Amino acid sequence: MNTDFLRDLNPAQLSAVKAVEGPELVLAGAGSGKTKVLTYRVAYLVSIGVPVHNILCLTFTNKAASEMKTRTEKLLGMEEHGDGRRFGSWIGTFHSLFGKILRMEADKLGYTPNYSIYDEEDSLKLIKQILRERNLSEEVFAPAGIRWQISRSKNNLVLPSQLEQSAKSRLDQVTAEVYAAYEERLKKSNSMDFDDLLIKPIVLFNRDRASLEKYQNKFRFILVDEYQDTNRAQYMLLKLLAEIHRNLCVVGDDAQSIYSWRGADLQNILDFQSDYPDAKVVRLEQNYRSTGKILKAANSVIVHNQRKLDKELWTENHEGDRLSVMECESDRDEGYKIVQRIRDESIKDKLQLKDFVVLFRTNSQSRSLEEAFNRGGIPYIIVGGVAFYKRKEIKDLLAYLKLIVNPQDDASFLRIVNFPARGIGDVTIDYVRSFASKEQKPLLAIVERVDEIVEIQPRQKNQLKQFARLVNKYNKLKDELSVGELSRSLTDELGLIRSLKDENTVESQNRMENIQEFLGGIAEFQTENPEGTLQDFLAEVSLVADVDRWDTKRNSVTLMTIHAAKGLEFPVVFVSGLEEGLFPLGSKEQDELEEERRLFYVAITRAQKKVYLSYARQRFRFGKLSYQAPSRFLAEIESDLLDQEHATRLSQQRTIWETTSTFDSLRPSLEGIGTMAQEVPRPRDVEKDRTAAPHIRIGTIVEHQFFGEGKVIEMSGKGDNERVVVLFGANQKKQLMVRYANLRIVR
DNA sequence: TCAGCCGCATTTTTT
DNA sequence: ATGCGGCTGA
Repeated sequence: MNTDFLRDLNPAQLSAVKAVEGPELVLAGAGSGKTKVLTYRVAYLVSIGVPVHNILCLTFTNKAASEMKTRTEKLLGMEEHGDGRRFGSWIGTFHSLFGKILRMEADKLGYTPNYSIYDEEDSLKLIKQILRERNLSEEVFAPAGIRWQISRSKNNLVLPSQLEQSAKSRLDQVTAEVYAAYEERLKKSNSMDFDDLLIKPIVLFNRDRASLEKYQNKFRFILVDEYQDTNRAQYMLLKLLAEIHRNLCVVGDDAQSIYSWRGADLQNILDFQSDYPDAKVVRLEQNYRSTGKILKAANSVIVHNQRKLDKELWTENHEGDRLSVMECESDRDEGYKIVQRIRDESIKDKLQLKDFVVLFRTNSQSRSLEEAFNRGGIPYIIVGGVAFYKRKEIKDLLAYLKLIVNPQDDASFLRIVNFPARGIGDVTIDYVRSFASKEQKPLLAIVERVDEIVEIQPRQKNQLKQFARLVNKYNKLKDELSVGELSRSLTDELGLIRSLKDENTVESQNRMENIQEFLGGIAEFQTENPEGTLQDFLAEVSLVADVDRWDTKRNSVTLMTIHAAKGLEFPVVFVSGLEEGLFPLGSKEQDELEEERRLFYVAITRAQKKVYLSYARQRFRFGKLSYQAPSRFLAEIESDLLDQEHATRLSQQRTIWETTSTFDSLRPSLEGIGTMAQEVPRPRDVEKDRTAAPHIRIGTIVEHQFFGEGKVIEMSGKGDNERVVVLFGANQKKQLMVRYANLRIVR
């Protein structure tokens, strides 16, 4: 087969691609063509005759996986088949590919292929339940903390019994106990959590030699993206699978390791050479993405870290502009300045809005930024935040589908047994639950025998039976109907759309649209996977991240966390909130600080042409105003690479702010009080202010930036939660949060 | 026994 | 925005 495509590679890239046999470590700096090496390597393997199904290529996000698939196919001159499975490659995320293997080998672990995947919310609820059953207080034994501990234990391959042995405190003991119960319950529900998708294959491979050998022989060539982010379990999996053929090629950048909080172990990449002494090491140090100054800035930051491998990026690109530092009065001012700057730049440099990204350390920072974009009338997309698949209405519908596929799924059962409302409350459910745990049966199975529970009222019994009938009906139908038909018929039968329509509020409208979008998504899945079953669909949606849904085609500014931005690039990057305590966030422990620094490195290296770094002198955090010094990271950048924007414009801008906002002027008075705005006696000058909320009452005519004039017809909530329903025009009703909506009182 | 309403707290990063 | 606890009325 033709290997002409290799001519696109530089010498280092080429040697990385062609070293096909044996272990290989590719240290690929930011923007050095990491994905290119991986895709060319897969294409090269195929072109020299390696069957596609013998190649395993692992990534962390679906987005990365699908990009790799597309690019590989292009290199090989393959048409997209449109059947979703493409050319049968094993390119995918760790979680989805091992989830697939688990489905094929489920019986060997006492599972069935239709197992459910519990997300964090499901796990947390289960843990709370276990605590409640044991009369353990949630105040003393924080469920979230226990969940975190369990997850960490799993990732480190620590069993409940081992955790118990090493327990030092009562909390440790309880954690070990809950961990054991949690595992038991998951198994009984034929369910796995995210961690299990990596742990269970290890269990399988250790227990069943034949399975291990089967996959060792199948995956003769293994490629791993973002190796610096692998955890202990992933490391073990790779070690096991590569044992025979040893054709393990890992690509990564220790400087971009930003997931240690999730169990990723930087030591994996640092130790690769000692794990595989015969490993070929290739360094990709030429950067094709950024300007010289951006790269120098990034380098000057990362040298402050101790734990790192030797490597320095260089580029032939233009030197470019200096990085600009923007000092801002407040978080609000920061948003304003960023919006102004985007407006200026997009006109001046003929850039499109989608060329800009605003990055931040924590999701909570997005609120003040969003506000600024709304005021400035600049379209934006937020990646992250409340993810689509985490929305209540979507999760409810998904729970039905999950229970239909896996009748043992207790978490889904509990979620929907009384949704839509069937008059089944906590008391009834508790009876069902205790009977189920006595009988060691799934909840849905118990419902069929509800007559045996004397305490439950006839009305409730009836409702429960009807619920079970409904689920069972669709369980039988699932093989006859397509995924799309089934979901549509189910939503109809549940009357979801109808009842939301009747509710006729802005919220219900949104929910309805979300459900429609979800159904549309199912239809899309169906087109791409004509043979796809409901089980396949669930496997897919359970493992999507929000970044995966990020649509590059829309012409809007992107707002996202730095974590979400890894692997992406943008012409202009704003890094916001560069303040001590926020970025770097949290404690001063050396390892954690180094991770924050790597995060900053990732942020800067997303940029192709221009970087803006902003910080606010004061910022609202945890309901309080706080003052923070500029981030130490700013000082770590070589000063001649920086362009300190002067505060001259600042004073002018401040006056603009004060005429349009009460919020900022209220803030100083809040300091030290530690209360929310509404509890502070209102200063007299605010009385006159046009955004002052207390003046609004039913019947007030207000003006909104986008919707124009409208009449307040409903009010609810108090203080920060105060909401109004405003009727704009003839029939456009909007529910708005007074705090955010910035309504101007007309009369 | 349940539904609905209110007020309150919550926000580090996510497959 | 969401979930939870507390309260009330049916």
